[in-house]
Amino acid sequence: MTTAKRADARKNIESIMDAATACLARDPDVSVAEIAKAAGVGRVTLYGHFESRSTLVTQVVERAIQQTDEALAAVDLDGDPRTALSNLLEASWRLTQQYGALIVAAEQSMPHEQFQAVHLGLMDRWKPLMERGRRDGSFRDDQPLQWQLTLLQSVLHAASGAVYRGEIKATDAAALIDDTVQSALTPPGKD
Amino acid sequence: MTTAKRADARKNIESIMDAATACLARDPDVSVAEIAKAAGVGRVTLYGHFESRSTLVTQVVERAIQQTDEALAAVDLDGDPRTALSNLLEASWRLTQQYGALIVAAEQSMPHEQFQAVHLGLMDRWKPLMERGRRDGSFRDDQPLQWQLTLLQSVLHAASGAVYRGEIKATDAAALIDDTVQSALTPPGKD
DNA sequence: ATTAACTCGAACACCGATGTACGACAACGG
DNA sequence: CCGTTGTCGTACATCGGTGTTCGAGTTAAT
Repeated sequence: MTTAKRADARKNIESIMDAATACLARDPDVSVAEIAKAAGVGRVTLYGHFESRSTLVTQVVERAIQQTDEALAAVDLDGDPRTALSNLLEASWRLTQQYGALIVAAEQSMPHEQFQAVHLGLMDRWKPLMERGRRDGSFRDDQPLQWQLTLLQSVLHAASGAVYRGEIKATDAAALIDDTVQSALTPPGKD
Repeated sequence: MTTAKRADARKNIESIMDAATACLARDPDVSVAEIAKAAGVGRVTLYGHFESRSTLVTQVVERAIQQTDEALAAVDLDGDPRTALSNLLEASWRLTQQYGALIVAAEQSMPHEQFQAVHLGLMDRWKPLMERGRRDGSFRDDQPLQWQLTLLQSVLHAASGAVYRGEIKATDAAALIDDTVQSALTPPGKD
């Protein structure tokens, strides 16, 4: 019964989602006014399509989650665990650059449970690979798995910040990340 | 000419600084009202001693910087670079736990230049050690030094978050940090 | 004991951001 | 071409945080 939306309305919704994604990736506390301006749209129009700031953020985050999940699902995780990890890191690096601080906005605007559920869901892309690598001796297993996963995220985040501050070039980052993580996960005395 | 402050006033100023440090370490956006309450003092009294929120933050940060600098200066950095790094990491970990997100508050409330100057000052505690270790083959030197410094900070921050979320025990963190960093800095093919 | 310094709560003005209401105008879709 | 849908600017109410003022009450210090 819901009459189909008009073409320009759909286009504006798209613009708003895109602008919001880009803005929130830079500053998770960006105002609705700035998002609207970035989208080339009036603030009132934005509120016509999204109930509140928080619902906008939620929708943006959900779309990002979905695209992230798809991108990670497309990564080949078979074969040598170290190679598989390289692939996963490269894909994750692209996503980290794209979405930046969006995860911070999510943490502030989404109900705590939901956020944690999503976060655990994304972690499950890494967990099996890491467990396999630990079993077959590719990765060190004398540290908690959870810590190693946290470390992965941390390195990606650090690289994002370093690129932003101009400390390293974006083109070098991928190799640097891979290098660093592989080194950190190498079993002691096995090189 | 400035008459000495009264005893209770000095005590209150102390309480406020301490409470502000603790509060800002947890939440860099904490309100002045909450800081005052945590200090067991009226909000007006706080404004009697500090011109504004931003000057309070600045003073708190400056004191933290000073204490941090002293603590790091007391660390023995001679001898084997890897041992020295362990010492420096342990001291830094204590400070990270103590001051937590205070650095975020600093970044938001202080003039950009001043913050960066302070940050570079603290970095200079690490830089000579790292350079020495890279020269004598203790640490890998096929990555930018700046990146390795960023990585150090990142690991400390990650550990802080992990402890906060209950992923790892605070007592285990120090060893885990040292283990991780040493592993990441080990030259490839030399173990 | 007297005074100057200090504390405190309540009330106020101010600011920026969120969210709403209205009315004129534009453009999509049949 | 006409009606529905959507857009836009302005204006307004609200909320939370900052910073100030006032006046009455306490407390340190000589």
